[in-house]
Amino acid sequence: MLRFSKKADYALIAMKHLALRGDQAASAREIAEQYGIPVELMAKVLQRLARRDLLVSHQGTRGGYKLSRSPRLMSVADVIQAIDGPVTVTACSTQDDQCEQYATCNVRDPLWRIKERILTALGTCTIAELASDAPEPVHPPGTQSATWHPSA
Amino acid sequence: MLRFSKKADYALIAMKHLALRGDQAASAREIAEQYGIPVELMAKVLQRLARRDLLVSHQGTRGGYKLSRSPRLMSVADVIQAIDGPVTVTACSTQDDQCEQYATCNVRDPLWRIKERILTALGTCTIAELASDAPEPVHPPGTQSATWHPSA
DNA sequence: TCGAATTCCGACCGGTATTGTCTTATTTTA
DNA sequence: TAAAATAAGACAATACCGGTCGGAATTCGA
Ligand code: SF4
Ligand code: SF4
Repeated sequence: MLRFSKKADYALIAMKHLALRGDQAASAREIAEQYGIPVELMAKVLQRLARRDLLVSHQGTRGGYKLSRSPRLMSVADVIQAIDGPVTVTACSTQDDQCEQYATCNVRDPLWRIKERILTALGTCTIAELASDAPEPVHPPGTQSATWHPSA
Repeated sequence: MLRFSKKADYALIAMKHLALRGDQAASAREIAEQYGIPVELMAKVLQRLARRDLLVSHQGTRGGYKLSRSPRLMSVADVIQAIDGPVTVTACSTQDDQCEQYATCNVRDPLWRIKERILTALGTCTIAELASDAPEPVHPPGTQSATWHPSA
């Protein structure tokens, strides 16, 4: 049905929150309570983002999470993939998950191309854009914004 | 994880098959066996497509399914939505499935915008394009191909 | 130095959606 | 009339996902 996972949703919420907060760290509990998200789950999501180097964490009292770099340099594609793994529109998009019809399938390539399109759509939307709820600033032709990796 | 459902996959395979076959009808069994898809399941998928007027069916011996219109006038978005219902990237995309964080969520609008982008990506890829495995013909700017409904 | 706050990690469970199977009825043609 | 096909719905198996729990390590402040 082509949905984001709830965790990805939470991740984006947190990322936006942290982007708006600037350099001040925020704890998992704080974010969770602010948006009505189960604390443990939010923590796990943040951990995942930290391990993928989208966030930096600081343990101990008064610890918390901060963005690892400017929100202009992170796309929602980065966040999604950090949480849910690589975007795979079809089962055959990844090597390890082989589908029964692989041999006879006639839509593999076109569908793979569609996946690419979706990925660029996700890749050209930065966290900064998310934070300042701006509908993408004119989008100069030929310019790829932020960290979108065509080889990913 | 942003995946198509298996049924949607099957539907696209069938649509392409029927597009290539032109005006000659094909039975569910025939398609199913050719691609190694469970017959009953394929049948159900085709029925769904028929009810959504993407296919026309003919009962009885030597019956089967044909495309209801030119493959140039059908997009993969049409097929996906016929099978899996409206594309909802987030739980809040539809009225009936209200999410817990709706009140406090800070990424509703940006995410809705992303959904739109994905939808156009899906809408601008026709079944004809799928059939002739062509990587979209230059894509003249400002032109929307086929049946893409911005209000859907 | 001690204790509280916090990140970190993995394992587990229950509900829900998806996939696939089965059965039966109906329609059409040979 | 018999065979082939659509049509429709019930049902089981299973995969996935959201959420929970428990425990360990780390840092800071009193
Ligand atoms: S091989 Fe074909 S049927 Fe299997 S996952 Fe890929 S696109 Fe879908
Ligand atoms: S309201 Fe926010 S958290 Fe809930 S589904 Fe929509 S985007 Fe996701």
